[in-house]
Amino acid sequence: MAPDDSEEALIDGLVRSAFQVMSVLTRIGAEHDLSLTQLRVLGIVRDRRPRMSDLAAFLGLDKSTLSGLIDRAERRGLLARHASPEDKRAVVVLITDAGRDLTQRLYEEVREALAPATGRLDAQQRQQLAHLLEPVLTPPLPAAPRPATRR
Amino acid sequence: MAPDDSEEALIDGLVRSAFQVMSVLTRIGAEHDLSLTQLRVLGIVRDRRPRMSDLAAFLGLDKSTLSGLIDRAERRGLLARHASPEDKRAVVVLITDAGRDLTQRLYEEVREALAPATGRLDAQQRQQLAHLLEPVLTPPLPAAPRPATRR
DNA sequence: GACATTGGTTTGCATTACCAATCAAACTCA
DNA sequence: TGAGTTTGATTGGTAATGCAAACCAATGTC
Repeated sequence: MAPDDSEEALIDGLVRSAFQVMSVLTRIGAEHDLSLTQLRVLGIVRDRRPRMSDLAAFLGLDKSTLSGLIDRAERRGLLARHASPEDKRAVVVLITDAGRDLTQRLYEEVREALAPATGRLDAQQRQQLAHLLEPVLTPPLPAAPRPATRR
Repeated sequence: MAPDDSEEALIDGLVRSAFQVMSVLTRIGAEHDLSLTQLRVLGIVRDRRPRMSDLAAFLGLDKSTLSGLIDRAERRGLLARHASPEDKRAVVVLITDAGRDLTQRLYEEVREALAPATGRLDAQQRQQLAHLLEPVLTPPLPAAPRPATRR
């Protein structure tokens, strides 16, 4: 099937904006000694309390990769491991206060860093863009895997 | 300055779509034994012939990082190094036929992988979305890249 | 011509990521 | 119940990525 021009142009735009956003995230992360993945982990764990393997699956990483990742974040006091009460094999990852503070700061920096870009649109266009992006985004999560402990 | 809601929502959408696109690129790259960065290098070198340091600057990478990156791609026959005629210190990176073929295939796979997502919009919406993204994207590197404050 | 600058590579180190192997806990079902 | 399987996580090994510092060669500048 021949891809029509609108698709071609859209994909190009999406890919370029992805690289641009990633570059911002990478830079801001680096300024706080955090990799892109660490950044992402913080963002996820911020309002969830997933088990290691759920987190790995969500990130699309191997469980063993996650072990090291959490190790380092734990050593820095940003995250903590907790034994799951329901399943003694499982380990639950949760964010510490320090981690939450840092994440909050990071979010603000990201917003500021992207402001020049988003600022080139007026409020109505921004709303429209966000609205058009919505359908493109995959279903964020198959619902809450469990109404987990809400903080 | 309080960020208005439209900005908040837009940034969230941009970041999420960035992760989604990256995840596709990473997967497709991995299927061909290419990292995200290698993928990106191929895409850039596809229609350019930059020198090592220009490429490094554009990618936001250290020169030493690029050396290894190009080494591996060269060993696989995807890229080649060429002495610059103007400056005997400089090395120019160029794509091989094999590299071009692979890049072409990758592009098609990316398009197909993203089709389900972009397909949730009709042609008119796609065009509109691409159009709205345009201003958000930074000036896509003119021939003369300014050595911006990028570390 | 001496000296600094620029362009690339090499070396050393930490991180990221995969796979395979391992161990403990939980589940199955005969 | 108990043997065997599956599941959750860690460990160890390897490769790739990335930075920084040291280095060499070509250029540029006075």
